[in-house]
Amino acid sequence: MPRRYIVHVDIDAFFAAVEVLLDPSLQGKPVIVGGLPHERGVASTCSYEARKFGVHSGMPLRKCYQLCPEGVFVRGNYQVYQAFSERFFRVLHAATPDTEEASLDEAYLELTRCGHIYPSFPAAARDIKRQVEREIGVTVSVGAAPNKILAKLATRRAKPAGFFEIREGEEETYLRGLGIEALPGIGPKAQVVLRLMNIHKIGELWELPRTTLHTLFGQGGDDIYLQSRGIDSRPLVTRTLPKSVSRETTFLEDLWDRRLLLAHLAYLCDRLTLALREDRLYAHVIEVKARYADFKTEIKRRLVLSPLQDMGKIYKIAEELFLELFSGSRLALRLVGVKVSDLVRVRPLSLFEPYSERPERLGRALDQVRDKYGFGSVLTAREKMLDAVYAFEPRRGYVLKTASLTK
DNA sequence: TCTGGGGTCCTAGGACCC
DNA sequence: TCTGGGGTCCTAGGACCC
Repeated sequence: MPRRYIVHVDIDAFFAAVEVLLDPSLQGKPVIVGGLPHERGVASTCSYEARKFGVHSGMPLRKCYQLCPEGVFVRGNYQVYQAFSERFFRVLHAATPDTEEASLDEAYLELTRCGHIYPSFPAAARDIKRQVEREIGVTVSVGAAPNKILAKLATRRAKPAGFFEIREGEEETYLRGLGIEALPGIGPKAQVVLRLMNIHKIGELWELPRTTLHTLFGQGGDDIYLQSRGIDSRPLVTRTLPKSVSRETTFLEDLWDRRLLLAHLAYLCDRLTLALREDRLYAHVIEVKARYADFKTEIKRRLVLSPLQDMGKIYKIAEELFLELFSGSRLALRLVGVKVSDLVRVRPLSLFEPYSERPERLGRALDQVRDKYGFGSVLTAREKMLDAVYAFEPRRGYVLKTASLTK
């Protein structure tokens, strides 16, 4: 088996970097993307200047503002970031076909098979880094190693804007002193458990038998056992169809009015089915999520034998599920969400419903009108009820009284 | 300082079948 | 009247990642 050479590429502070490109006057300023200071929500990205104030992604916006009142707060625009992401991947795909799109701003490249093109892999990795930076206009950090987990950890060391390589045989030296939180898969909950056991460094994890980790964390424990030793044989996953699609909203203020909640549910189903049509997908499972004022979250799921894409049918089921949840509640809702999964691409066949293309053609016609005149140009009667309370922004949807940065 | 949105994967318990 | 064990499907919920 040939030695693998994996390169991990990650755009530095992606959303914030795009905002600076769009508005060069933001250069050098603390930029916080995710919402306005008073809104419910968290920072999704912040520039390195903002990080100096202690701000980081995932931090509630109100706290970001306390730490960094001079920060520039922007809601962000998902479509714009997506467009930059597509350009980013075009550059990478040109470098090697063995590319995994790990997220909007992150990718793995495997150069193992490209020895005849690239005489030196480290030189090739640095070259790819320069190409991305020149063509996209943002800085990236690049890590290289014999597998994915080590390449990702190398990128962490390379940040910001650097290149770092972990060579074969150096794994142990590099891993030993790292904090456990550096290992992907060890989140807040697992950290608490491990720190109670007085384990703070990856090297200290090596003392634990695999069975112990399995007992504590199940399958995830086995992954921790191997990855903490730098062992990772996962292949790259080249692009596949999505496994689920979801849309959800946290309201600016908790909501109790049933008609308004159902109107918002319809709006979410509308946006969700738009995404289904784009990928020509049908769903076997419909799920509704409710988060109450006390932050407790409940979901209801339903399996349908004949997969659905049509907005009206999916909304009907979502409404039933929602009412099952909400009817028994004494609390207002802070969030409502819809999700579909078990997605298939075949046209659904049913013995009982007459075959008809009508809903699909209606959906496509709807998409065409909206492409031209904006999402709000066509709305169902139910969605229209939202106008009573929410201001509608063309091309963005009902954003004013809800959290931002939605698809 | 109350805690986003969009995903993936895993687990546990009950129903049901053989 | 009391009782097995394994396998699979379904629902609910949770950890984690970016």
